[in-house]
Formats: sequence, structure tokens, C-alpha cells
Amino acid sequence: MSSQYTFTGQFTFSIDSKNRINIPASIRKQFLTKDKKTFVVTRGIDQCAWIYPMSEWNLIQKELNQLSSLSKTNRIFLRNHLRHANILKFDTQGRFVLPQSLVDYTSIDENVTIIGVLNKIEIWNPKLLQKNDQSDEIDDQSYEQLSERVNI
Amino acid sequence: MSSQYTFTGQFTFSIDSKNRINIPASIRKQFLTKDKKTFVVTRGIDQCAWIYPMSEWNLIQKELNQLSSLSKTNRIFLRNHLRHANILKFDTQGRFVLPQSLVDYTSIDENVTIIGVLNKIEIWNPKLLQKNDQSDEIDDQSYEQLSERVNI
DNA sequence: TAAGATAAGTGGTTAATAGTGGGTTAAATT
DNA sequence: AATTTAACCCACTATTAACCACTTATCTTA
Repeated sequence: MSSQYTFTGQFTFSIDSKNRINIPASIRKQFLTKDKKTFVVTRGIDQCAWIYPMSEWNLIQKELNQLSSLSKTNRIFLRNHLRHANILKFDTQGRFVLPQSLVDYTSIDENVTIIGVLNKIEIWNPKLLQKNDQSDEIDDQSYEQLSERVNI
Repeated sequence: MSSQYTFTGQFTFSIDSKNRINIPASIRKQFLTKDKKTFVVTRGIDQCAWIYPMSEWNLIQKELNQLSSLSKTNRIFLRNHLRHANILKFDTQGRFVLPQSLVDYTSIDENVTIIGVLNKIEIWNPKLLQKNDQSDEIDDQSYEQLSERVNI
């Protein structure tokens, strides 16, 4: 089964002294009732945090379950992928607390930029994101390669 | 039947003078009632201990039963996997005592790092784990191979 | 478009839970 | 019977989660 979520948009909010971050109401309202406000926060591949609604994360877990721990590569991969994954819920105010390890990883201090990216939500330090924007130009050749796989 | 557990996350706790280790509440609460707080601790393939909820261990035993003891590799693997397996329960505080043989094998002294890895829980000496992190880079080729099997 | 009503975002306080250390009793082990 | 080991109980501290309250923004409707 494929993704049921298509998050979009960008928002900038604050993070408070308890590491609480608000999830934009427009995104929160998209959460399916079956997910019961539950989601997984983990390390992104870039220097950001990724949020997956629980049902999306379950799809990923199903894939991971295929890998046998007898293979060394698999063991390392599984360990490193799962150790940073935290199952969380947002509170009655619509916030969640970002675990300290992810605060460190993302270098988030006072503000966060939240971006909807299809089936996941990205949490960035606004300054870092801006720096990335400048260096992360996609060159023409890469666009050519993409065009063979994605039709937009 | 496949795994019923999907442990995730990383935690660092202490081990006390009686070799007692606390299991993180978030992991403990996932234990199914049928398992009655019972689990198996054994040697991991890496220098850590592995914990399986009882029902998971039963599945593994079934798998191990498939292996013929006519193969030398199988015999060694079975022996090492089973001889260090201890059936334990956690106490009313949510702790268990790590058998001395596993304390030795894992070189655990004052602190432990606990990692949820799907159907099992890993117990590490934090320093050893960190050393592994540095040497355990997965090379690009292995990632390419993985990408053909796992879509995340 | 102005006023009221509703919802969204933020901050702090309180209550509950988690982690840890130690002691006491019961059960094995030798 | 003595020693060790394991289960159990109690208590303290720190952290986390639940709760309440206020401000700002957005929406509605006259």
C-alpha cells in the first residue's frame, strides 16, 4: 500500500524552553483518525528531523522487517536507522517535545521551520535551511536524470 | 507468523551494584500481556546482548530448528546462540539482572545504552557502541544493494 | 468593514511517572 | 547451617506529561 499523506507548505514557529514545538494546525488536521495523533520523529538524511504519521512509519517498518540480522550490513543499517526513531504524540495543544538528541542533531535553538514533503514533515533550523538553499542548487544533468523517472 | 514487536529508540541508563538494568518504560509498556514480562537475553552477534520477548524467542527457535546439525557452521551457530540464552523476567520496578557471563561478554561497567531494533532490544557498553559507530560506516556499494531490496 | 466569536500559538504550574539506590525477606545452593 | 542469590518492598529525585491560562490571529456575520 502506498502513502496516504500529501503534506505541503512551510511554516516558522518557535521552540520553547521545554523543547516543545507546535505542529501547524493545517498539517495536524490532516492526520487520519487511525493514527490517533501518533507519529515518529527521527533523523533526516540532511541535518533536519523527519516526522512520519504512525501508519506511514509502519510501512517503513514492514520493509525493514525483511532484513535478516545475520548480515552485518543489515545489522548496522537497522541499528542506525531505528535508534533515532522516537514514537510520540502531540499534546492537547497540538505540540510535541523534540528529544534532546534531535535538538542537537538539527542544531535547533529558538525557531523552527516546518516543511510538508508528501508523506513526511521536515523540521529545520531556519538558518541552516537557508544556508542549504544557497548551496543546494540542482544541476541540469540531475534534472535530466530525474525527468526519466518523474513526470511533472 | 511474523514479529509482533517493533521496538525503536535509544536510551542510556546505569547498571547498579547488583547488575540490575532498567528497561525503558516506553519499551516495557509494549510487552504484550501474553509474554508476562518474560524475555530471553542472549549474546548478540556483535559485542552486545540481545533481548527477545518470550513469544519472539519462540519464533526464533522455530527458525533455528530448520538448520541441520550436519553442517559444521550450523552446529557452531546453534551452540553459541543457545548456550548463552537466559530466560528472565523484569522485577516490579521494571529492571532485570544481567547474568555475569553477559556482563563479561559485553564489557559493560557502569552505564548501558539500550537500543530498540524491531523485534529485539540491544544492550551495549556506550563506549564500545561509539567505537563501532566510527568504524561501522556502510560503504556506498552496500547501500546500493540495500536500495534494491528496501524502499524507504 | 467592524465587532464578536472562534481557533491557533505560546507560556507556565501542577500532578504523575520514571529511574535509581538501598534494605529486607525468601529461596536456592553448597 | 551458612552463604549466596534472587525476589520484593520502600523511598527519594528528576523528569515528563497533563492541565490551565493568556495572547494573537483568523473567521463570521451583521
